[in-house]
Amino acid sequence: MHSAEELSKVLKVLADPTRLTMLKQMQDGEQCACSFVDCFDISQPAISRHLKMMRQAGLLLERRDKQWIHYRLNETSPFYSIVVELLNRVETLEASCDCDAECAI
Amino acid sequence: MHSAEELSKVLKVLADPTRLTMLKQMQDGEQCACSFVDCFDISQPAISRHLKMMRQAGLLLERRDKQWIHYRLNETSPFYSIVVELLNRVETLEASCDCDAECAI
DNA sequence: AGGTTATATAACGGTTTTGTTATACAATAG
DNA sequence: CTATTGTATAACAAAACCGTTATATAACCT
Repeated sequence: MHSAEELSKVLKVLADPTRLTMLKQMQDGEQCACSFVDCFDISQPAISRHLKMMRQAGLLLERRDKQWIHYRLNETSPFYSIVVELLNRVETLEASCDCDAECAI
Repeated sequence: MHSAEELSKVLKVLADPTRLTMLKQMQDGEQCACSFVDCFDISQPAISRHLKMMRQAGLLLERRDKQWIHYRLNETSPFYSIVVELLNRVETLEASCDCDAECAI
């Protein structure tokens, strides 16, 4: 149970097609930040800020591996179940762009 | 099943504490527009625009009764189940401000 | 150390959001 | 018809959003 204030803050984070798509990809498992840079037609700093926003909302966890940072859904977030419910209603992506193997921007 | 674009548009509409609270009130049944004006500390035009936004997103239906317009959740919206799932996670309001009896702004 | 790769931050600009006040429109009431 | 009540729209301002480019930081590799 959340206040309208709390929930609306999280919904604002979710209410963006790029972030929704990023989250959807993370439903399949951890994603390297660089894979998002590959997937979307926006700059690396834009990707970085989307990730920061989701991290600050508590929706993401990160794991550093050498120079790469891998992001995954935070299953312990009080909003995790909402995120999953919403993502389950989002169509899967046409192009799967997984560059975790090489991670070369 | 929706595209990330579609869903994010609806989430933008839901991602506001005033609108979430208005929707929550409509879960208890039809609400006169004037009751919202009473309930919230924002101007009547602001309320009107919130209602318009939700109407345009297909989330609301309206019924005119004399000079009063009553709004209710559109149960046939493709997003209705999402709305309900989200509203069920929103705390019920402390003050119930139902002014349907008199409707005097 | 010096170069390369991955990520984050800063500074800026255009667009969107959300409120305001003033005004218009619609329906009722006298 | 005129006044009142309920609702919507117009015009504006402050703040937030989301992109950009330039730059900084962090880690790796020779």
